[in-house]
Amino acid sequence: MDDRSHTAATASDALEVLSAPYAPLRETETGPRSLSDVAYARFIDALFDRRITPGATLSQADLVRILDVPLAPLRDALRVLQTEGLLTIHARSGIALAKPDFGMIRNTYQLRAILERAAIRSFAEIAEIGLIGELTDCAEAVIVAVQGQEISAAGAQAVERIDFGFHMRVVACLQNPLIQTTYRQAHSFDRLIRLDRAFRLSAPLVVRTMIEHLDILAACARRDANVAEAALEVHFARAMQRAMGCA
Amino acid sequence: MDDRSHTAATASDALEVLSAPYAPLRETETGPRSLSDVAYARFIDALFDRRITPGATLSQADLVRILDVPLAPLRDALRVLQTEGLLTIHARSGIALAKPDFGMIRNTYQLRAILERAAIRSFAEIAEIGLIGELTDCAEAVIVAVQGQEISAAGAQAVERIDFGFHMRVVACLQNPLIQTTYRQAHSFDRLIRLDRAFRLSAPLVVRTMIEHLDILAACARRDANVAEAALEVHFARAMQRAMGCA
DNA sequence: TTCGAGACTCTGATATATCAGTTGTCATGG
DNA sequence: CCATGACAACTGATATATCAGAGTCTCGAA
Repeated sequence: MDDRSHTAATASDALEVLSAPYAPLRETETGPRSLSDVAYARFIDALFDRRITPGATLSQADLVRILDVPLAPLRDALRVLQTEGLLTIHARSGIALAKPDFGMIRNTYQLRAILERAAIRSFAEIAEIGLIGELTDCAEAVIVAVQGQEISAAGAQAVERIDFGFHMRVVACLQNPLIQTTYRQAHSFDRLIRLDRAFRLSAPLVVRTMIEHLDILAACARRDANVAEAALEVHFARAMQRAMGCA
Repeated sequence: MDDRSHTAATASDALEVLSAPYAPLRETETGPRSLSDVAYARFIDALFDRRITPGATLSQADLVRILDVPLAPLRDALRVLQTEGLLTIHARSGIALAKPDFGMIRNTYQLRAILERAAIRSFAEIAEIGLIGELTDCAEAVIVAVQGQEISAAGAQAVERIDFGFHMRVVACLQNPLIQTTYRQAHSFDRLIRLDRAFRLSAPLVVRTMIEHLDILAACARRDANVAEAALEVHFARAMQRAMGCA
């Protein structure tokens, strides 16, 4: 037992280390400077920590208490979150949080697929071989790390980060801030979806995902945009099925 | 002279009438209910009425005076406009409005092209023949209406609305609110670009644009997605060139 | 079932605090 | 004596907190 828990810890650590390089991708800014940004970040965190549940309606006062931010910055953040589609402000009757449904899943994956299908062609053609190799090594290392292990919460987060990092790198290759912002937005929808549907990671699932990544990367390494695009389409179709809980 | 101004007026009227059916597409809501929405709308209007100039930096107080809205709702609106990329809020040093440059043009048209290329395939395959016919008739009517005329300001607006209506209908066919919102956002960038680059409509230009629309629609009527996509790509390439002022 | 009162909630306004940018002055070096 | 640099106070703008107002939902009673 000791042995097993030890290896599990090692695997988790390995995942942490692997995902470390992706950390900078997440923080586009040096850090939140206004309370509005803090409120926004706290809201997202609270959402993904399940401290506020999707689909619920709650008041601004509730959020002030939960997030521990003043009212005005919270209002600013709520307005932004509304334009992003994560909630709806019903005047004088509360904040309605978005509840992921099948329509939302479809919309999110459709948008992601459209953007990334365009990006993968560029990526396959112009991405530096070094970057492709790096991502490949990382995916392979993940497979080794999770092989036959239970995935801890921290490990799941690390896998999340690696998965997102891969996709974001692909999209980043278009060098288009508009698209990156949109993609990031779609990604937070995606996180919300997986969260709500009690989506749990398992080692075989992670392995399957990483193998799909490797398929895509292999095509990119061969500079074969068509195959890369096809592999990406397969990846998205399967990811959507997984998100829908038909994995 | 009388005769000419008379026909010009007629042409303008014709454009107004033609664009009328597209009006409902613009207002997604029944109307602004909160002052924040008013502030947002006023800002956009002021931008496109050139009452505030792109690239300038101004203070919240200035905007309160110009837009004639209270401070708090304005702040809400500014926060949204910042996430949309139309401005940057510099803490305690003013609001920097986005200035369209070549990078922005490229980014906007790239995003629009990616989204619409995906949409046109659906459109070609599933759009109702009646709708395609309607759009075709409209484009043809525009050509007749502007033929050899000077384009008035009202006429230009009408053409704008028709052009946007066509593209929006195509995108709407995906029935994906996320994509529609993103597209709408990109469109307001597009408007900003055309505005800044002193982009003026001329009759031959409108005619060329409408002919490109007709090419696309013809392919859609034949249910030929590949040709439609190709025609759309040509349209976007030319539209970008036009926006860059190389028309 | 319907109507009314009350409480609760969001919205908009105002005052205060904090912070970035600027300008002026003083000291030091040439 | 003049020029240049740094430092400090000031100005103006934004951020935050608090408060009043208006609308809506709910609960209870007729």
